[in-house]
Amino acid sequence: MASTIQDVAKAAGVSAATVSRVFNGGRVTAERAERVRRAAAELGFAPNRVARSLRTQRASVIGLLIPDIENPFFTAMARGVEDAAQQTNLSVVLCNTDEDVDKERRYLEVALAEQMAGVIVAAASRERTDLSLLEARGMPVVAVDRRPRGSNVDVVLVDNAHGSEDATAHMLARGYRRIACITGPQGASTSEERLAGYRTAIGDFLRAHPDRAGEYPVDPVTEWTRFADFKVEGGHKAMADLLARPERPDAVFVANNLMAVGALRALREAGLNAPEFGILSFGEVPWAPMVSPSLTTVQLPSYDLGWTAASLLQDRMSGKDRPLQTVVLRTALQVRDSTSGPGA
Amino acid sequence: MASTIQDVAKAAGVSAATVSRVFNGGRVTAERAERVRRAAAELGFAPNRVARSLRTQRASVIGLLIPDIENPFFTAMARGVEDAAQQTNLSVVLCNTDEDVDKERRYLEVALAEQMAGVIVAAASRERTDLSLLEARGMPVVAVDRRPRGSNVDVVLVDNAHGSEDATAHMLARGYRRIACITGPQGASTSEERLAGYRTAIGDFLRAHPDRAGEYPVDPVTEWTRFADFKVEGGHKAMADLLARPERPDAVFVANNLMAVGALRALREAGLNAPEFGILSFGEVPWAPMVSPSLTTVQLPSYDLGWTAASLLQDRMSGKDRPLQTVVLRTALQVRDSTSGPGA
DNA sequence: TTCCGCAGTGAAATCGATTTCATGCCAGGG
DNA sequence: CCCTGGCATGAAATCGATTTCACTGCGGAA
Repeated sequence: MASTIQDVAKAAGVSAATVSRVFNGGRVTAERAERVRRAAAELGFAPNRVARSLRTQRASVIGLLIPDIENPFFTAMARGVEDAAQQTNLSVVLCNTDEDVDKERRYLEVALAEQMAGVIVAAASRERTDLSLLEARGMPVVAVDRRPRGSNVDVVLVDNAHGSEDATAHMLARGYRRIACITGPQGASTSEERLAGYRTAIGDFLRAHPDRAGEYPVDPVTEWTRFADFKVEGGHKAMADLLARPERPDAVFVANNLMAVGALRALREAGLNAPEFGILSFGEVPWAPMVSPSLTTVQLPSYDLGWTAASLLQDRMSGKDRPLQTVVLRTALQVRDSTSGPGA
Repeated sequence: MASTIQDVAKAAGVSAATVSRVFNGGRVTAERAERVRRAAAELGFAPNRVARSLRTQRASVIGLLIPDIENPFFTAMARGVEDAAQQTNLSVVLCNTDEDVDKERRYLEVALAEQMAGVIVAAASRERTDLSLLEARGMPVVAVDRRPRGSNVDVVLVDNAHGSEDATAHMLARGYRRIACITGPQGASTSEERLAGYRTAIGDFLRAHPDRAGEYPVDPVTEWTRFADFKVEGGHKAMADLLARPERPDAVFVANNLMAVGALRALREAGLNAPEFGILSFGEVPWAPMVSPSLTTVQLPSYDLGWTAASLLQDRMSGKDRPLQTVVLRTALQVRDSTSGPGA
């Protein structure tokens, strides 16, 4: 069953070289090419990609490393990568690193050893993810969502700061004043950027309305900020903690979707409801339109993130020697009912 | 940078064969082995898997083909596969077939051409997915969730009929009587099995309470059944349609999670709420505990499905010649508030 | 002491495709 | 008529690891 190029060559009465040329665009007379094609079809011949890769030193497969396959953000991204790759007949293989740097390193080694054509990586850690091996071997790499420290690769990022600022400004415009913020771990770039956007919006507002500053018994920018872990439980705890303070906030900006789930539960447990208590999630939640009231979210361009990364990778792969790029994609605020305003 | 086995051999002053033996458990004197290991470490040598695969005709990678990467059911399954594979140092690459038989075939060809060690496939179509190519080449294959027609492979399935029967019986026990059913496309095995389970439960109940039959103006088993498409919109439409009937049901059993979302929306639009109107989803919904009232669901053993499939595959790969197996895994009913009963 | 057998080793074959290189052939120009 | 150039072609080298095979010593048995 397993037919090789030699079998086809023999069946068609030509040499293996000729068969190879037929399939790879070499010069072959029409008559012979036809004979080869017929013989190949007859034998059900498909070139052995392993042998091909060994010889050409490259594959028609690209690797996509993501930290959490159960997170819709990354799966949507994967879809974007896939769709872009389809255009040039590349196959995408997905590796789940599980936020684990060791597992990630193993997969990077696999990518290298399998001679993959390139890799797109949403790094498990900004600090400890090490892409230098791939760079040293000249493998095309694009980082997405997070920029690993000290690596010289193309990067595609989300405009976290802008999206957060925008979202916070929206809540202020709707009349919320005592807006808290639950962000991710200290040190993570995404947490910091989202927090920074929130602070910018608050700062701008206070500057524009200096008279209002007196309404706040404490400095909201520091007192009402909580660092959590981007997980459901962390969001729950942070929210409960905020609600226990003597100066209770009247709204909360939550820096990712999972923590928003936790925060929502904490609110319900405290007998609070949106939109009297405003809540906004950075990052889409699949069921956002379903809960009552429907949840206002910052939509991340996850699909486009993937698409863009794949395009950059293919540019790189085709040998174009252009300077390193960093592409930043904007978010979109999806206004729903959970931020209609405290009096609504 | 790219060091080969030859480089290591030269550096250690031995032959390539010896280096290979050091890494693959051949007999080598301790002293030489040590020299080789040191030289390899020095050069950062890692064997080229492509070359290895070409020679050994097998890889240390298994393929996992799933129809929809954005469906949590499949991602949980993927996790199960991964965890089981880790144990024997196999890497898993994930391919998203997008419910598209052509795309699926391409990935199957990739698996073949890349000489993957084996494949686990959640078939895009029960009728048109063709595994015979892989079988012919002797590649180990395990089918999961759906059994492709006419293929001789190990299969891991969910006990759809039992789960549905159980779920429907639960609703009857809670006092719902006019229970409708929204299932998937006619002909799909999962739809049919889930429908069958529902019908069994209803039939058993009517037999046990013949006096009750008079309460029903129509034959519920046929009149209150709707075939939809396993998608949100289909569920919405089917539910709206059921509610428009003169004999309105008082509960609904929905055969998958996405359609349950649609059905919920239709209920809300009609001003109906659980648990007065009972609703139960076959298949977990990530936000099931979050909606009010929380949604009763049938939990699918998705993780275990993956784990079991990977174990079977590894058995097969290790050359054990045992008869074909079909493993059926039970579901678990997660009772929540949406089925507390019509009077609750 | 002489064999026998086995452990350790390296040279070379092997996997299947691609690609280089040398060759044969034909057409067209001088 | 001969030479040049280009095209089509097949033989052979190549990619890098594994594995077979033949050979060398060495230790134990006869």
